[in-house]
Amino acid sequence: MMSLQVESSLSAARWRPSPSLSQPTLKLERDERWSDFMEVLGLLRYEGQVTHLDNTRMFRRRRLKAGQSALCAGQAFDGLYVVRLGAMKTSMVELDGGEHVIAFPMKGDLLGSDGICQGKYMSEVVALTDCDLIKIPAESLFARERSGNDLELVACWAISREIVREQSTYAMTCLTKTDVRVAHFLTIQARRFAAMGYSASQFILPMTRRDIGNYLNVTLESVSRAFSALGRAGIIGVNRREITIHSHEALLNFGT
Amino acid sequence: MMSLQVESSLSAARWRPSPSLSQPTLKLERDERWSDFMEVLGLLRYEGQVTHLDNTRMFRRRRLKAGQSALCAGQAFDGLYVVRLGAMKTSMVELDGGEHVIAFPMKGDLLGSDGICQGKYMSEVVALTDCDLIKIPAESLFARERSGNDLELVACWAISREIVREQSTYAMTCLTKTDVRVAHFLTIQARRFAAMGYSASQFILPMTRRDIGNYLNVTLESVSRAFSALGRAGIIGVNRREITIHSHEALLNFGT
DNA sequence: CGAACAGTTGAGACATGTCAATTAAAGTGG
DNA sequence: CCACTTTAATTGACATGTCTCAACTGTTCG
Repeated sequence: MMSLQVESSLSAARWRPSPSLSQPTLKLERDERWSDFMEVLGLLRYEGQVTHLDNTRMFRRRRLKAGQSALCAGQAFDGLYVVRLGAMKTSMVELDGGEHVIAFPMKGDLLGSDGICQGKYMSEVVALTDCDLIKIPAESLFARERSGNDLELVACWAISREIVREQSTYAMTCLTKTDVRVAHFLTIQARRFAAMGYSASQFILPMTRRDIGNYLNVTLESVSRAFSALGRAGIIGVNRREITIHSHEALLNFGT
Repeated sequence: MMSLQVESSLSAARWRPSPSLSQPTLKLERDERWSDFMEVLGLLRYEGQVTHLDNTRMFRRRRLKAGQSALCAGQAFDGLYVVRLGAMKTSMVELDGGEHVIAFPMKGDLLGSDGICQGKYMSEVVALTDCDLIKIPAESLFARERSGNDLELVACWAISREIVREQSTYAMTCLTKTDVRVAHFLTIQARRFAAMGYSASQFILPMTRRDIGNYLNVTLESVSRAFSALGRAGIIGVNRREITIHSHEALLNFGT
């Protein structure tokens, strides 16, 4: 499997020492893993058909510990990333220096799509838990010799999905009442956990109340109160970040 | 120019009656115009290089009167649109039936990028003024025979820009005070008018107070009050939808 | 001309922000 | 391993900004 990498167009575009030949002095080098096109498609849950499948092309992975930064605003665009494992936080820095949380990318989500149009990333992405990313290098996407596979197509598809996701979360903020927003937020989270293959009724939120509040445009105290209120109503169980959803139905219809 | 259309790959992909042969009974048919790749790039303000320029390909235009619908949620994806003229409103319909305004596309903006990932448009787009759109058909973007030009690349670039724009407007909603949001909104509008070649200090807003309020997550009354307050402060002049900005500086720094 | 719509302004209710105190958990360093 | 500090979370009391409801005006359109 490693030998495939040597022949791949990726290593042709930017040479780096072959993992199998590298010295064991650098632990990072030895820990490097690779993913193929099929795994990327699976992670993204790409439904479309693939006409030109070049599965000899391998993509480098990148490990992050909780708290580490994955992408920085202003940094030169060097590719898109697919989350293979873990939870992250995407945020933008306002003119006045304040932070605004935009999304909480998790397994199967795309990072860096805001970096294409200006050649630099426009948002900050930090790991909330230990993470594992797959890098799709810019050269693979936009090199002149991008012949013979559908990477670009899939990228367009995935970026479009990002647009939809963002529109939906933005639309969520039109829900006036804090409780309703938080309830909706939990519904979304539950669905995402389900889509990732985890339980939709019990999960650990990877983010703080402050981050949730920032994301929903309310204060962290309001979020806390909303959690407590939903708990008192018997709809969910709350123990710090551990959430148990007793009734998805009631959660969805809360406030209507 | 009309003759080009007959040979174009577009008309090969989906046949329709030639404008020059159509009966004069249908005025719409006679009014059809076409735009080339270069005009699309210019409208989008695409800065990147184009390596495979196929300028024989022509794109059909679409005219809309104020109030007409350009795209509907659920409608099958049939391509992307570039605004050539006019102002529009993009919105999503909530679970509870409420509308949420997402953007106000104007000249040079892209429509329909949320339709790629599920094969159907996810938002409503209506014309606020008379509009002129350029259609980039789905076949041109994703057909197997998408050989020899950079349309896909430019699409990716433009969609990425949509992401950035949306992130920015979403981030704007973190500004707590209504007045500050409205001030920021006006700054953005002024810059957009400037980018389109119009005056940044005097312009007519194409949207209602209700739409602005929905967009900024405040009520229309609050928007009206904010306008009045900014007017009393001498920063802007307000006469219904006609806005005069007396100090861009003060507008930007308002509330800090 | 009347009807419908867009916009402005006011008064009161109420939800949320702000400030503060408390507790629990997690990380830090001797 | 145990203080010690820091951070996250919860809850209360109060202030306030925004929503709601309402009246009124000007504009557009049939």
